[in-house]
Amino acid sequence: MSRAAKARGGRNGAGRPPGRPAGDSGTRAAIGEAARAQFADHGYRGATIRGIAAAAGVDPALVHHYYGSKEALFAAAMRLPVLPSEVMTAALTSPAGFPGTGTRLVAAALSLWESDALKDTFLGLLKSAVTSEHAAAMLRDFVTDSILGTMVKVTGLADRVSPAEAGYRAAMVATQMLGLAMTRLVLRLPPVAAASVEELAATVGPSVERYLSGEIELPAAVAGSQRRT
Amino acid sequence: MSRAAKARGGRNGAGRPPGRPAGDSGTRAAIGEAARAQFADHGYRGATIRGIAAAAGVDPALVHHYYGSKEALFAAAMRLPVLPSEVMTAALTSPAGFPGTGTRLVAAALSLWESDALKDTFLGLLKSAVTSEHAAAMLRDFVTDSILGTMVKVTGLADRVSPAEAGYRAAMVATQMLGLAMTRLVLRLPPVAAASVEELAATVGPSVERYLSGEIELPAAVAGSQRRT
DNA sequence: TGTAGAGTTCAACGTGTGTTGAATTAGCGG
DNA sequence: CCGCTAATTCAACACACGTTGAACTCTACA
Repeated sequence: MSRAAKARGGRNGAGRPPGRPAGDSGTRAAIGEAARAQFADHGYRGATIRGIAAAAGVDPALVHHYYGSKEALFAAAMRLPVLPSEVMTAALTSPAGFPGTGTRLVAAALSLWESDALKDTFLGLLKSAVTSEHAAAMLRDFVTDSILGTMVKVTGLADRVSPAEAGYRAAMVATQMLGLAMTRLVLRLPPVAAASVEELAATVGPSVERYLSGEIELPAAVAGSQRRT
Repeated sequence: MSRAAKARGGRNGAGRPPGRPAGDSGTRAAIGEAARAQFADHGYRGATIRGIAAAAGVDPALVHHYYGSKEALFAAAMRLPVLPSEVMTAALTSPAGFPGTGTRLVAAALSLWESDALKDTFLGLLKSAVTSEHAAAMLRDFVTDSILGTMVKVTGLADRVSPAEAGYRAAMVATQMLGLAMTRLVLRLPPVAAASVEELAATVGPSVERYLSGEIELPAAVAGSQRRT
């Protein structure tokens, strides 16, 4: 038998003569999208190049052709399509005052990482962080810079307290927010998964607010670094 | 060269004639311990049978001989050596009242899952939950039954509010606690990782207490299930 | 028309994985 | 002293992985 007469697959899929069907099909982008989805589903280790290629309807070798290596693909796929800090800032500054900074913060974060733009990226980061030190560093940076940094600025925390205290308070916020993400997106604890963004924001918000500006006991190490108001 | 003259490894390690050196060496237990440590370090997917065997100083085939399969080994390794509910109950009931239920709860949980008895088990569960649905179910059950169930009973939550509300409040607690575990043990965010158990308990405790008995807004679905006091 | 290059496929390599089966030895009950 | 059984090792299988290199076909431009 010759090698002619093959069935057409999803994108290219099953046997089709090599060659160039058209100038710049969206293959590269398709691979990126598939990668994001796979990383979100299975984490860095669990996602496979072959699986990603299959999901994109493409030969595994193409993935390497475009991205070079799995790690590079991960880095590229996790590069954020929008700047979270901007989204957060916008969500936080527009309705000034009401209904409480903490509540607005939780609502903003929640809908941010459940938005189509960031969903897979964030979940991928979250799921990969536990296995890959590389991903953990990415998530840590993401949390520290984009989220916490913005938050500290937007809420004016930086002006009111010492840097050490701001860092500690922000970390406490991270504690609550990451837990929310974990139970809602990964573990899917029924009460948390079922609630709406607004409901969660309403009940969790005040706790966050307490970390931001409420009275909390500081560890000796951070309390000593500067007198506070 | 013949195959004689080999160096002695950790347990048995490198070449040593097969056979039975002594009745019931603690090999089976050693494998279990090594497994727990490896699962805690790398998660379910990241940990390998060969790695576990090496850590236990044992031939990989022995692992299967004793446990049958990787999944069975995981299940066996994650079986809790102590009942968390008992530990929690003890920690919560002895110094009644002071310094606040939430604070004591956080302190108890924190030192529970950082105890030698549970450390690896808990971390293993946490790291595997994001990749393996099996492990996620285990962690969910662990959180739901042992921690939240106990908590609801000990704090008297069950007597004061409807089951639906108790479930929601407990889930919010889980949100905060899991986030604490995540940032401290997995992500190791500096401020959280550096603080002592008491310090964390002091700052996080009141938030937890708020979820337990404070005034919070309930989702419509749970508020409607029964009139509350 | 020719040639450079992009898009794509295929086949294979080397490595690491979970798992299996046979072989070997030591202790223990008869 | 003889088997039986438990403890252990070794060698191998089948598979999946990331990665590589060569081939092929089309488009674009000179």
